[in-house]
Amino acid sequence: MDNIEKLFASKNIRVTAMRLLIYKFLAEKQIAVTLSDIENAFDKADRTTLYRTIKTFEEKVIVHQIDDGTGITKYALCEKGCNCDIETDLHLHFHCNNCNETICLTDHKIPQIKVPEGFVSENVNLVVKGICDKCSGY
Amino acid sequence: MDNIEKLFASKNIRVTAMRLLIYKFLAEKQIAVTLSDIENAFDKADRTTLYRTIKTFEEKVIVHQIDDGTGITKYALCEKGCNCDIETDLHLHFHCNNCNETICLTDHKIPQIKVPEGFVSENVNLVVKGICDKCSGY
DNA sequence: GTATTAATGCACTTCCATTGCATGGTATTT
DNA sequence: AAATACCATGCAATGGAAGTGCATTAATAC
Ligand SMILES: [Mn+2]
Ligand SMILES: [Mn+2]
Ligand SMILES: [Zn+2]
Ligand SMILES: [Zn+2]
Repeated sequence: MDNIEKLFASKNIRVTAMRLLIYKFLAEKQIAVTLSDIENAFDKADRTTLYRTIKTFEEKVIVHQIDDGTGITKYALCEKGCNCDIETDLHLHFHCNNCNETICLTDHKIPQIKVPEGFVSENVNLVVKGICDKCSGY
Repeated sequence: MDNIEKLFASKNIRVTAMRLLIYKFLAEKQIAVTLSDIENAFDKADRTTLYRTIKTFEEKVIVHQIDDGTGITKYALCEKGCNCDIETDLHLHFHCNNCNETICLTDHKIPQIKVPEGFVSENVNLVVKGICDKCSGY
């Protein structure tokens, strides 16, 4: 996993054990995770470190934040070469009402949304809620 | 405002002074409000009462909850005869990055969103962020 | 190896949301 | 109208997530 170290270097952040672990954790999971998910996975680590690690990742566009309406912020790894900060790149998120998991639908981009005259759209958050493929028995 | 009393009766909730006041407050405002907005408007009233009043309103589909991504839950009156619980009736919300106000765009319904096979869409939350008409000087 | 700079750990804080329980008020029954 | 049942309110306390200050420790640069 030398790749991760290169990624960190390209973002000008130091390579630390904790950061590598958290990155791998996020990479393994195919779903968006909360801070307490990470806490539970690394219960020997300090909460603040986990918090600041994820905030650093966010700042450096290694992860993006997801507000799925549960009231708890979730995070997921950004796609390689994504532009999560640019509106046109935004994908939608799916929250399963059954298993409570939230996933990125990275190749489902958000359609152009019409707003009334005088309004300027800068950013769009779109969350679809329902039943995921695993839970629908597909 | 005898109408409000009839509305309450139709929802099987008692008519109380506080409920009437809060309802009127929401009706006057054209924007979504937080609980602390209501607290500030009625500083002699108890927070819990305000909280439970708005929760009752929500349960009875008198108001709907709005998650605009600020992390603080907002509320706005439902349209007369709305079906806020049904997907097809959902409108979008606009959050102004300048004045921080959030409004319902009640006649901007959310377009049909395609989800991958196996996924079942039950509900959609769509928040557009940008500059509102007042702030854009329209 | 030393200096510099950034990451970590611990304690503490703030803010919003939510609940338990006692009390007060409104509607319903007799 | 009095008694009863039911619901609304007020006060106090709690929980959970998010964020900050500061001392210590580890990673990079020289
Ligand atoms: Mn995503
Ligand atoms: Mn609305
Ligand atoms: Zn599911
Ligand atoms: Zn504005």
